[in-house]
Amino acid sequence: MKRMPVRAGRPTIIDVATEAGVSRQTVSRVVTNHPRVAPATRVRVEKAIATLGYRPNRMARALVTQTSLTFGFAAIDMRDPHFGDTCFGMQVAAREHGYYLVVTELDFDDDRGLGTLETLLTLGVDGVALFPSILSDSDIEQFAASCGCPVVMIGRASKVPNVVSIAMDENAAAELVVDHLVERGKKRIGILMNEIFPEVVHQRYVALREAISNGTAVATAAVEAGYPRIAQGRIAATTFLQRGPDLDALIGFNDTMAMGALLACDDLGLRVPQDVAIVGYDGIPFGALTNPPLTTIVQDSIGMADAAFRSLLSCLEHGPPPEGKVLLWEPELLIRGSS
Amino acid sequence: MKRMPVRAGRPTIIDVATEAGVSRQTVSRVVTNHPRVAPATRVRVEKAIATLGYRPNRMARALVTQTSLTFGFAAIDMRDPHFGDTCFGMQVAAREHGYYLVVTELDFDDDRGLGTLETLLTLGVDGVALFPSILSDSDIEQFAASCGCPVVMIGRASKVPNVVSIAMDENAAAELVVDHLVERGKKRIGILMNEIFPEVVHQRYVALREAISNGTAVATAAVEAGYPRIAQGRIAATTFLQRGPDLDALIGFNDTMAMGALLACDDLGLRVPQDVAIVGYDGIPFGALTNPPLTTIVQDSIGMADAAFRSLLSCLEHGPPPEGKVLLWEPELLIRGSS
DNA sequence: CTGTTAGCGCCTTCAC
DNA sequence: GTGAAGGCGCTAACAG
Repeated sequence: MKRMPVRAGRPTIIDVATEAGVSRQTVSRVVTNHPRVAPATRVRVEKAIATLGYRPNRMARALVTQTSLTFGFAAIDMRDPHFGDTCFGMQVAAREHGYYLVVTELDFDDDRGLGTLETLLTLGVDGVALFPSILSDSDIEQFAASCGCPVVMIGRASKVPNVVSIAMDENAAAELVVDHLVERGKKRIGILMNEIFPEVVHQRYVALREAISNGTAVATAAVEAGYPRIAQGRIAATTFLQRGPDLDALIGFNDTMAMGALLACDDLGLRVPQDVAIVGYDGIPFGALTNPPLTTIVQDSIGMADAAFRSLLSCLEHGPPPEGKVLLWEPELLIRGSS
Repeated sequence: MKRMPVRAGRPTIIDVATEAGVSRQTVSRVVTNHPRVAPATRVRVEKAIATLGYRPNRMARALVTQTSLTFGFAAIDMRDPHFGDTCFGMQVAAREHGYYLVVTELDFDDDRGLGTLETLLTLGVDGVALFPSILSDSDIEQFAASCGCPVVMIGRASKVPNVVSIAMDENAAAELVVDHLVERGKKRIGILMNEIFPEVVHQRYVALREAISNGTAVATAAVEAGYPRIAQGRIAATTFLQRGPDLDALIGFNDTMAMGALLACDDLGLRVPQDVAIVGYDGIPFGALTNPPLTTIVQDSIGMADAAFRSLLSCLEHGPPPEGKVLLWEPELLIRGSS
């Protein structure tokens, strides 16, 4: 007597083979669209598949093919629309190419997210795209060296061995922002960064200082918000404005922090943009609805996500770039009421 | 001569066993924290694991244990903060319990998302939590019957066999909204729904009509926005307001549609809340920043996510509720400037 | 306490 | 065109 299919689970390839009166192998051929299957057999098998509601088990398949057709995507906070939009873009690209995307959030407490990434690997992803945020370049380098699959980072331009880096041209962006503020007659510009994305903040911060010193304004720095979110931006901006010597402009690390600054100005009775102009980064859609609407550096999240996906595919085919590779994107300044 | 480890991949349990001079099984015991391992052996194995950077392959493990310690989470658009927040809540709950969350977006074009869900299953998840949105109750019922794992739906209160449903009390919410608007002196209330979430819209819509007819106001319905997002809400609200016979209040299906209505009023030169009061659903954080800030029905996304996770675990242990089960949550009205 | 055997569901290789 | 072996990496069940 054959083994009883006691399992409550789903039908396997063997169930289909039995139902169709063929061997497992033939079913496998049908499922993988192998050409050498007799049309009649194919039909029989397909009917059996439909009857039983069979779906091949990707894990079992991945075990033997060493390929899961799955990429991982990681960011520290998908609730930030910039990350969310990029995630969406990757999802769309993945679907188009028959890939599946496994999404996860980096856990700040878990070895700065490296633990989360390791877990992603145990899932058998063929590649990983991530916003480094809390991870340093050397974290990324180490991860890329040991993970055994391609790695793409989004949002920071760094030449890390074996890693493709996709990021906006921070210098161009800084120039756009600063030129605009100077043109608006602003003279004392505050830079509102955060402490937990050290290297991205650093790139952006350096670019802004540079642009400001090239202009006619004076820069004042604040790197004191925790997470780059609305609430933290509000707190940081408040202490900053209370302390600051008549700041007349505030640049937020991202739109959510800039929104926090908007609230801070409201709290303090400062008019935007007359008293204080505010500019953010990212170009999240909600920025159009604030009071006043937020001027921002728009990033092409979808385009960058698409590029990330393609880079992953390309690495799979031709191997990763040994000395690393940086793909730079042009920023765009969207001027709205807050400046 | 033994097989050459040509694989570029990661070390396997055999590599560790060789390195530590024990059998695979012993390594497996160490990795799974089996108690019956000699302390000295354990140390040797752990050292080998560290040296080789070994991480167990979850797919291989899941294949034999029939358990992946992974749940799937699906919603139609993670970029909507309500879905995003719930996703975040599940991620946190999962991590706390040693589970992993695989997140995916329902594809509208792909059999109304059922195809996406099937793909999720092939990944070997132990359970699925989802926002039904575009899926009907009978879609869900059919899916639950064939998926072989627990299913939890969030955001619609329906008694579907074998499914736990977690949702807000729509009648209570509708009463809160309508009582508030009537109290504000509003008499002609427009209901701005959408066409692609048929059953959730239906529940909410019916509850609102009922509440309005109990009050002293008159309801006017519009179910004409496509996706419930800002842009579509703006378009729908515009035609609605242009056509409508002096509407003095607008209830959006969710906050993003209500935000669209805010923009529509601005376009048409209508003052909010004097000419038209606007109320949304969900309580997304960005609602605090609009002009004016948005009155909204707050949903406890995190709490509901947590309940969803626990329900999944409970189904795994005690089986799913045969006739279905509905967990109802109390809504809360957050009054802000838009009403 | 540790090793051996068997097999999870599937695909690759090689027969026929 | 189809089937039979073998093994992907891992753990359950049984030795000892």
